[in-house]
Amino acid sequence: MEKIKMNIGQAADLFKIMGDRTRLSMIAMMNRRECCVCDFTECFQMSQPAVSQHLKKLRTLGLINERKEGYWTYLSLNEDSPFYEMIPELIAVIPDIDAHISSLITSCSREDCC
Amino acid sequence: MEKIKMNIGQAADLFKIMGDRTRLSMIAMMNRRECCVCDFTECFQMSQPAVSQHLKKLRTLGLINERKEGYWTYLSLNEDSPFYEMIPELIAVIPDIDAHISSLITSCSREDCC
DNA sequence: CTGCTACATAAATGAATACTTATATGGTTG
DNA sequence: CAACCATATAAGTATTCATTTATGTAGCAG
Repeated sequence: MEKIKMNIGQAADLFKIMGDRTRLSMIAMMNRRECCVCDFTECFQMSQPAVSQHLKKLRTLGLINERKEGYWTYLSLNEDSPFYEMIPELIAVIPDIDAHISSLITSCSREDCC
Repeated sequence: MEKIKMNIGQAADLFKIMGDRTRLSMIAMMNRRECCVCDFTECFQMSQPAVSQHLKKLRTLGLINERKEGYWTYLSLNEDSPFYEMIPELIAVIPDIDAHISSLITSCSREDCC
């Protein structure tokens, strides 16, 4: 974990990234387990390029790691990010978040991926 | 405190509102004490209409209360908002937030207002 | 090699955002 | 009443954003 001193502007950047329903759900899902891009397109019923653009923003902030395996790219929260420790705490503040994410995951789980 | 069930979209709306340096600072300041508009224009070195537009967004989400007294309008966090309980918890996650807000307040405190 | 799969990138578009300048409003002071 | 103060609103502008369609790329299967 990098020892970067955070200022309010950087904190606001994190909130801004999390201020979108799709990205907030992505982050909450990755906070549980590794995901691949097709998980997101499935769960959010969203086009693959749209998901990819959101991932690009997460990457730009340094929030995620990628691990390639076979066809798939597995995404997870980057432990070296200065935001890494904040994320689970922010997620935990959201009421009923576990139930929401669970239903998101189970409602679209696919046997052939992840 | 209203008993509204929160979904991820509403949570994202809150993060989005907090995803701006100015508004995040406003919220963190009001989390400590009542503020008036002129406090914000002073602290952020920002035009009065710009501050007013940000306040409008906070009002639209129902985050703030207003109390008029003489020339000034005093603003505070609205205890009846479904987000009210989340705010101090979200603020608390930001590293060194207390020091940042303290220096913001002391650096521009004015004798003639608030 | 050929075709397929998972994903990224590019370009275009419409909507939202943050700010500015100018003007309005409503309470206060004299 | 008139002048003034704190604040809101309006209108304009430049930037950012979320999404789409189209295309590119790298790895795998046959």
